[in-house]
Amino acid sequence: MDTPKQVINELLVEVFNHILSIEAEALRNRGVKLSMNEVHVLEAIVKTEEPTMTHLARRMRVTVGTLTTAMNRLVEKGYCTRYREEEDKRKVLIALTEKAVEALAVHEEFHEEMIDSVIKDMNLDQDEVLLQSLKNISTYFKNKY
Amino acid sequence: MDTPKQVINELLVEVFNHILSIEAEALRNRGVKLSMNEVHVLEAIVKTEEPTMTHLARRMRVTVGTLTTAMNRLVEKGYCTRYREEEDKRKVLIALTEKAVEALAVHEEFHEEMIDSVIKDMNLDQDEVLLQSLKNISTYFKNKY
DNA sequence: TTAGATACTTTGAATATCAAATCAAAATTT
DNA sequence: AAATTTTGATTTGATATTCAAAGTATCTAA
Repeated sequence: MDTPKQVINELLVEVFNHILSIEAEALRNRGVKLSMNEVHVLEAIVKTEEPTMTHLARRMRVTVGTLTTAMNRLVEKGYCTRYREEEDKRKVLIALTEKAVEALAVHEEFHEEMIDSVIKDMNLDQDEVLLQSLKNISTYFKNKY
Repeated sequence: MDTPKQVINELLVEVFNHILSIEAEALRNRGVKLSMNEVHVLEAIVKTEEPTMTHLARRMRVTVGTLTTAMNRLVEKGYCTRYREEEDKRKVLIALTEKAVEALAVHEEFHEEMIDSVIKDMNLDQDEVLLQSLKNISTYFKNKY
């Protein structure tokens, strides 16, 4: 007998704790030499309108100092470039290089495959109600925390 | 317009990437001086029948060496005890101390509160179909990866 | 123009992680 | 029974990740 609580707990703890290492392995297998952490930085850059250090750090919930060290490596390895904003020279803006865009594409590809297989195998695309519920859960978490 | 893929991706990427830092903060606020990583080790110990180093490491998807260092600290701080199995003296079995059980209870409490609020606010306990679907998704991921 | 605020980097320390080397015990082969 | 291999764990050396606190440069408001 599974209570609603148990089901959701299972999803949170068992499944999502492992998604990261699954993805990391998938990346390695596809020849991408980036940690999941580094991939997350790249993703945050893509998704942030004005990708300054402060904005990125807030989005990722790490300190700016932490992000600085991560960025040092990414610049070093040729995945990002840094430049000072002209109007306000305190700000540092980050951009992705072509190399980073390619790496993200590989990651995205795996992610899509993974999700596609869930959707297909479970016929989720035929279940409007479920999708709406998942969307609600997602929104709920984002607003609440 | 949200495709099934986008909805699930959102749930995976946006929500679950942040659950860990949300939980870590909740723990700090409640005076538990353990990292999420350490909490996960404690959880793995609870959930593993025969908690040897190898079994725990496999469950957590880290190397045994990594676990050894984590365990050194946990033993040091008084959360775990180690002992050799009598029948096969190569094996090291891990046990939780009372202190660890208490810390896990605090963590569990927050987790329950978080999930309860989702269930309650969204009336999930009245939605048999959704719950079955979530369960299926959970099972699907666990079997596939 | 100067004091405070803001944006970022640096530093120092603790954790986290892995691969490879090592060690001890158990299982297997010769 | 002795030698070898396998198994379970620890140690070592190296790199990553993280934070808080201190330091630097730039901007803003008094």
